[in-house]
Amino acid sequence: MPTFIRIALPVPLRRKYDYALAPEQPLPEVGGRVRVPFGSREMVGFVTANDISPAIDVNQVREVIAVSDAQALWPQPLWQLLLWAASYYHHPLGEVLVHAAPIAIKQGEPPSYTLVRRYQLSSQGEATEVTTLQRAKKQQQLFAALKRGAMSASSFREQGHSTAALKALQDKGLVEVHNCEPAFAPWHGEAHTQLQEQPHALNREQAVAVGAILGMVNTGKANVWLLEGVTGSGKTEVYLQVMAEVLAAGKQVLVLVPEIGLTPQTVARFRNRFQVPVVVLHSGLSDQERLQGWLQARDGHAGIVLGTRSAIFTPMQNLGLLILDEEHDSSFKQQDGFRYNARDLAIKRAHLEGFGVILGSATPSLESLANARSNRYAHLTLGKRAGAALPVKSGLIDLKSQRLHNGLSDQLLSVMQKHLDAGNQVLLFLNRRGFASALLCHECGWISDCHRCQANMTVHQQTNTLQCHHCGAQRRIPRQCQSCGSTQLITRGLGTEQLEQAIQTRFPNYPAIRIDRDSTRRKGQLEDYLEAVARGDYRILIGTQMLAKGHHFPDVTLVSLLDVDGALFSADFRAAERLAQLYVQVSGRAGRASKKGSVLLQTHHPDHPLIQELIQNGYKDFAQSALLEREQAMLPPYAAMALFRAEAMDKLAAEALLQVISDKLHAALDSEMPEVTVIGPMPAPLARRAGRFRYQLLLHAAARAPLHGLLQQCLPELENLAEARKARWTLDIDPQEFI
DNA sequence: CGCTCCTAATCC
DNA sequence: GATTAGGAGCGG
Repeated sequence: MPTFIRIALPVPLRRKYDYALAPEQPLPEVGGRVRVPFGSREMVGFVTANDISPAIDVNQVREVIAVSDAQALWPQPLWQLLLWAASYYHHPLGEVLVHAAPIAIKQGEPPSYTLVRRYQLSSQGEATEVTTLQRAKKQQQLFAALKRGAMSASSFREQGHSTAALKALQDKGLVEVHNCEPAFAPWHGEAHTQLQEQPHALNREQAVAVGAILGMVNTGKANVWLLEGVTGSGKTEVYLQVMAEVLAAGKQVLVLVPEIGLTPQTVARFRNRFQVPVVVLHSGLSDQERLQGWLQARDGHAGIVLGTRSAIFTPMQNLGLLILDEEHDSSFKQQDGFRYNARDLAIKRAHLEGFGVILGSATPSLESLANARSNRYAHLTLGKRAGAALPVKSGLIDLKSQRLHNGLSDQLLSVMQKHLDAGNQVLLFLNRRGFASALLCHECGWISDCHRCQANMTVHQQTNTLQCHHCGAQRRIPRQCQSCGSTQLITRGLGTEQLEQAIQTRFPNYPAIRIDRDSTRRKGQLEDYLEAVARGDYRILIGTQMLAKGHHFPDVTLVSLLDVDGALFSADFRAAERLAQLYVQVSGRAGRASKKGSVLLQTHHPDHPLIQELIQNGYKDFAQSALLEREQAMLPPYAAMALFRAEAMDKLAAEALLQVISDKLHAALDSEMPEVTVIGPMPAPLARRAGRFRYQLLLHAAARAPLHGLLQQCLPELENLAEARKARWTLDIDPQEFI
């Protein structure tokens, strides 16, 4: 009787498949890979159980083609995390595992280091005296060096040896070349004491934070600290000083940053501060580079691993601390396929592996603040701007009583004039690229809508096109109305292109620059613009979301958010939270010690309670009010949610699919979990995208357990619905965006 | 009759 | 998701 194993395959099926091992094949560990026949093709699967008795008729079981790894790819606690993630996010395990592994793993090759050349003496060379090479100086030099020990190709180059000499020694049979695994120098102990950048002196708040964390960080417990620090308060210095201690104890540190936060400057900061190997994992790497970094992290050769969302799955031999910076950032949530949240997985991983986590942000998410309140996280605050930068002054402009000139109120224009005349820079923030959000006919009311989406096409004057920002469709701007033939076409909704034109007309003496996805398409263009802004080449900056993060503009003294009303009455209950975070971030871009910055919000609803709270009392108080509101409305973090989405070319098919899912859920509900509510199906906020109709079905519950219980019970059935052939459904646990 | 295109079924 | 088997539809 052969041995049988159970495997998960990277297919959208939650089922496991059983295979037989051939007699000569080794028994792979759980977490190893095997190559198997699957239908008519060949796939690499992951072993989830070995030595089982097959769940189907033994005659139907096929044989494993090859065992790729006899050993598990992941250390035990990380494997546990991956299993947990698959069940929590109700996502097929096989897909979770390929997502968590470097892509090179998918091919089924054993993960291995790129071999490096090593030169060493042959046995004949060992027996030969250095003096015998008296007449060839270069050869003698190299030979003497090799007598002291084998040499890598890189140190051969560094020491400036001659390749001709090497060739000669090889020909004489004295030296051999081998390809071997790279040798990694141990980095703990003394290795990180000589720093290029010295630790900075801490202010009292920073010292308190560092002290609090250091007291507990090396205990091997899953402590979580929420480090709330306003922009410029020196969060990074706190990270670095805690990291120093953890590294000194011989443990590794994993640092996760938002997608756009992983700049060369960030990496340089860590490299200058610590003499330990830093591995950087980001989307720009080749499969091989990614695999090499993954191996160095796994085997403990890397002291620091720095990466974005998916780096949460990096195996680390001896992880002592995880830092997740800008924890509120939405890029920690994967928005398609395996929709996990790296921040939440970080906490789970900490509990499985026993290490500390620092969640850092100037504007913590309401989820994390709620956890801090209930004492699941320790809350540390840095309220003072380091380097004595002044806090900004905030104000509201009530648009109701104002004339608008291309989205700019009289009041804003006159304030801008003052700041510009005083020699300072002004930043205008508008989250809508293009010239105008729509083109419409003044005579018949026709609107430039996308043929494939339920959305208007944006007018882009620069390229003379109408563009759909949802599906990428483009066409020329028509001269006549497509419906009635009128030439009376007008635009609606201000975009950054139009704003730039208006600004140049109104402030002809102050050069303006627009920074958005359209104006920075070329590689390096953003950096060029930012440098020009820093030099003072431009006085007025116009930008979208892109300008909100990361870059500091010390000579900007006035920042204005031109249109915040959309966020106040959005269908998305998180819109206000995101606006508040944006507001704080944008405020942080401005000012320096000698120049006080101002922030002005233009709104038609200056009395909106959340706006008032934010402007008058700041983010902390805003968050308190928002949390109270969420609690009363039974919304996250005081409730659990899951969202089914369905898409189909046929509108009825998408709706019908969700209706069946809804019925099945209700049927399971009646008796067992009355506290779960099923809402919908309803059209998604963008009801049609790229030709597909979109519907959604929301699950709401006071607690996670019944919601997950219900899903667990119903999902197997939902996998083979007849209705799912004409439409495709996906499930999003703890959805962040409802669009 | 044989070709393409679409849909349904299956994957240990 | 990917592959395949088989039926409908249609021109030669």
